[in-house]
Amino acid sequence: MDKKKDISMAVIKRLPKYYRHLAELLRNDVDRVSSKELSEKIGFTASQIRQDFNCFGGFGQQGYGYNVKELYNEISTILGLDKRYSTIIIGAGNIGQAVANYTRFEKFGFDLNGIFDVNPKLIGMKMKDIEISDIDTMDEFLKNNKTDIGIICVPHTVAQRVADTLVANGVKGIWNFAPIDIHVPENVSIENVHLSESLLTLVYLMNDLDK
Amino acid sequence: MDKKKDISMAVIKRLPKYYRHLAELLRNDVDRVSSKELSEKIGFTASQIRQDFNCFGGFGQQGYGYNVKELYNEISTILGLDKRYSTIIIGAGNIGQAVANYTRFEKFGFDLNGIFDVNPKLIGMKMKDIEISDIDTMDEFLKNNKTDIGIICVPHTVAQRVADTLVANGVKGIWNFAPIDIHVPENVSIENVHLSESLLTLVYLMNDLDK
DNA sequence: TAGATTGTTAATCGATTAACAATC
DNA sequence: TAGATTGTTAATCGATTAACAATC
Repeated sequence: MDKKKDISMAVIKRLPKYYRHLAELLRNDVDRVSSKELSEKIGFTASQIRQDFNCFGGFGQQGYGYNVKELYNEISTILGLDKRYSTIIIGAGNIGQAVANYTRFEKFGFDLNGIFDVNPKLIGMKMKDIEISDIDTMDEFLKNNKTDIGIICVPHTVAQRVADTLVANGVKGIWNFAPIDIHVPENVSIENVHLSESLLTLVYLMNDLDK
Repeated sequence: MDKKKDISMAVIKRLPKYYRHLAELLRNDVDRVSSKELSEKIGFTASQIRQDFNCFGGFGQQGYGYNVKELYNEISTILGLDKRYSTIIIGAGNIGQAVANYTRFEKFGFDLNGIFDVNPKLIGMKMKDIEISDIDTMDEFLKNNKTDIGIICVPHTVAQRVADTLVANGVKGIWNFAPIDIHVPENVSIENVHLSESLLTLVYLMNDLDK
């Protein structure tokens, strides 16, 4: 595990893509794959693919390539998908609802154990068999239920405050959908989904092509 | 405009962040800002910020810094936010609904003009004053209504087919929420929001910190 | 004018690609 | 064995950072 020291963010961001494509190969009953074949499928160079895998130790075999099942399992473990994660959603608005209903996550091993909101109209309602609770009860919930990941779907004005509460209660991962840069201590991980930044990038690219 | 030639993707991806932070300064009635101040606020180095802005021509003034209003307008234009864009959503499930209700986009100048789905239960219902139409009518809709951006919120199995139809009807930008790599011609821009890849990155980072 | 800060060039750093020996 | 393909080192490319002259 010490090998895993300073993997660059560029490599890390490619891992889920490998995982997805390997899962597809596996579904199609493909046994082996070479870096060249993967390259054609994913769009990274074969050289880069081999470099990436070698950050974590060699999974391949000269003259043969990679065993799909084995490589899939390795990457699965590297990503941490051999464990389950308890999650809560804070903010039961549009995005919170969409995330709650995104069944794909259950398959990865994520358990949704709580949903919180301030809106009295939403509190008490059920989503995915989980009752939406008053956000004022979140602190107590966290003290009684070990929670790995907090999914922030509240307006940007309160997002940092929510994050602070999560961190104070030992949550170690924050998946942030609020359009703001949230600050957390070094021992907490954060991943942002900034939808508007994504859309603005698209618009720039569209206009750039017109030139 | 020729200056805008080969801006690297790294720079492009930072533009929306500049835009957001400048909008905030503007709201707070800040007149001027130096690259050093911006650096402390955004988290990029002052040097990088100056390099980035100089890709598009110098907007600053030695000894003074940058005029916030002016810089904001420049970046707004660079991003293409001086125009309006007509959009449609394909797939009125969880994510499609969330996007449709994400009011932030209207403010940027995006008009939602159509929503399409295959589900007979959804067809005819209204979201944001827009009736959900049968996806079979999309082709005709596109022929009669100039559409800039297609927002793909359908399952991954049909995403490429939807994209093909969009492209065939002159749509020049695709915002893809389906967990798949969509292929489009060179004159079409695509921006992916791969939620599961984002979540898997988060999990990797969480486990990495445990080491 | 003196101080501040940009615009821009040069230096450094990191990531990607190419090449090839090792070896299955 | 011969052919294929990895693992790994070296070369290249690109992006970030540092430095400083220009100038407001």
